[in-house]
Amino acid sequence: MHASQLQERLSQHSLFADCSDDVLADILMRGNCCNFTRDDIIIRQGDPGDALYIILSGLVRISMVASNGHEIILDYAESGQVIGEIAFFDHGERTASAEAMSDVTALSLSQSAFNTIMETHRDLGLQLIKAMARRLRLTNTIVESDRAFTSGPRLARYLLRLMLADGDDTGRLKLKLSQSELGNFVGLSREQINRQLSSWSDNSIIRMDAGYLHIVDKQLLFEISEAAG
Amino acid sequence: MHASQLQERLSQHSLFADCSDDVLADILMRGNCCNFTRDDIIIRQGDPGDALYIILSGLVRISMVASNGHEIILDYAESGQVIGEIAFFDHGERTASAEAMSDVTALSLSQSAFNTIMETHRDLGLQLIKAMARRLRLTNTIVESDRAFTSGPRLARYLLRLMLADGDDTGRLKLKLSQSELGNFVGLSREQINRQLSSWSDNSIIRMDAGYLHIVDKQLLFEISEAAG
DNA sequence: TTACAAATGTGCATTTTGTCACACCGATGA
DNA sequence: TCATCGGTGTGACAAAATGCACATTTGTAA
Repeated sequence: MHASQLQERLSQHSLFADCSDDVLADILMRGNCCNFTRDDIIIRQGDPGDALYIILSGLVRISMVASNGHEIILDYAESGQVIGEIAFFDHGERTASAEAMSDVTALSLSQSAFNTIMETHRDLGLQLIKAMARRLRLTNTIVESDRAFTSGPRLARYLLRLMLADGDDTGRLKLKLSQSELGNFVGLSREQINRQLSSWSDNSIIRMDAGYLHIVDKQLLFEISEAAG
Repeated sequence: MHASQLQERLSQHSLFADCSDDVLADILMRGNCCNFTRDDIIIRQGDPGDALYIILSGLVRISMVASNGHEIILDYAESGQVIGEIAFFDHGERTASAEAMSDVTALSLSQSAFNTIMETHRDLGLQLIKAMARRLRLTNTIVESDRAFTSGPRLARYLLRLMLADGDDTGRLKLKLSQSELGNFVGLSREQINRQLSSWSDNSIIRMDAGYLHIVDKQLLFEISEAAG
């Protein structure tokens, strides 16, 4: 992929939208373009956080294994998102793993590359702070969903989150997820997911087709997601 | 309180420890010193995020009310911590409320004050990013605790978190929390908290005294917190 | 001191969710 | 073609946590 294409791709995303061309060019120059294929581990939980990644294309699953072995899927990241910031910035261990769910191209930045970029392009710092504030806002709503809502509304919330992140206007989720995986994402057992989805499918709130999930009645799903349960 | 005292207080904390005296002086000059008394609302969930607060003394409860009315206590913040960053930086609504649990002094920074500080003191940006990375790491462990562990280990984890944040070497928590409040913090019912604490009290893992909680056997509590449940 | 409110202790029924078991389906490959 | 494997559908049961009821204790203010 040529630098100009990469640059164009970078500039499409909120974090970098406001950056001037020379900033983008600088990021590209100092960053390292990496390619991954399905199931590659981009970041491994527990490792030191040497690098920051900017996803240029493809889908990445962010997951962690709790100290008792329980697997938790925290997020799905796609083109334009920055991953690996936590350990990169606070110099601790990687809190989670990042795994390629498709072919993935990413730009990796080393600490020194990042530092020089920050030194020459001062406004990037504020952009990053803003991005991390948004991330914190998201994790707050995750805690809210997990704590305050029972299984039905909770699943609804996670489906809507997926739709906002990657659904097209038809309501079809780009992500192809097994019910087990959805369970690990939402924090419910596979069986619970199955029963809930079946029920909603019967009521034409969602539709399941060739392994993909379609949200048919977004409004109703939203109402469920706000239910008192 | 005199500026010199404030400056001394500020400089004790990690976020500002590396700042030179003139940076601290600048923050103090441009910030607005606020005083609150018990039960005052410092930040109200849903409001616009005009200001950032740096706590100089006292204890603050960070809590939110989910859209179904369920109350969640996210954190307890004390001297040196920055609160209100999320809405301040991403220009959205306040995600949570902050309430004074004691007399509180805080420094509030307006957007414009913050911007001028950032312009003159460039390295502060990186410090802030690091602080926010740590915050993200914490919320990840919250999700981990909530998702992967049953009530016993979960409560143990939250107690240890409280101890690390504010316990002295005797294991006595500075925080005086009712069991209902602990329930809202940990995400369990008041009754469940009571039963668990009673059981641990019987086994001399903790001790309850005049409304304060003492962690007697920190090691054992840690082992419980890592249990498979 | 008394009276009242808030917090705590505890049993029990109910609800919710997880776990186990097994049938089924469809893709894939020997 | 058949065997296998991952994913799905579903019932029965067990485990966990909640919610309710009510007694008791503690703290606080008149």
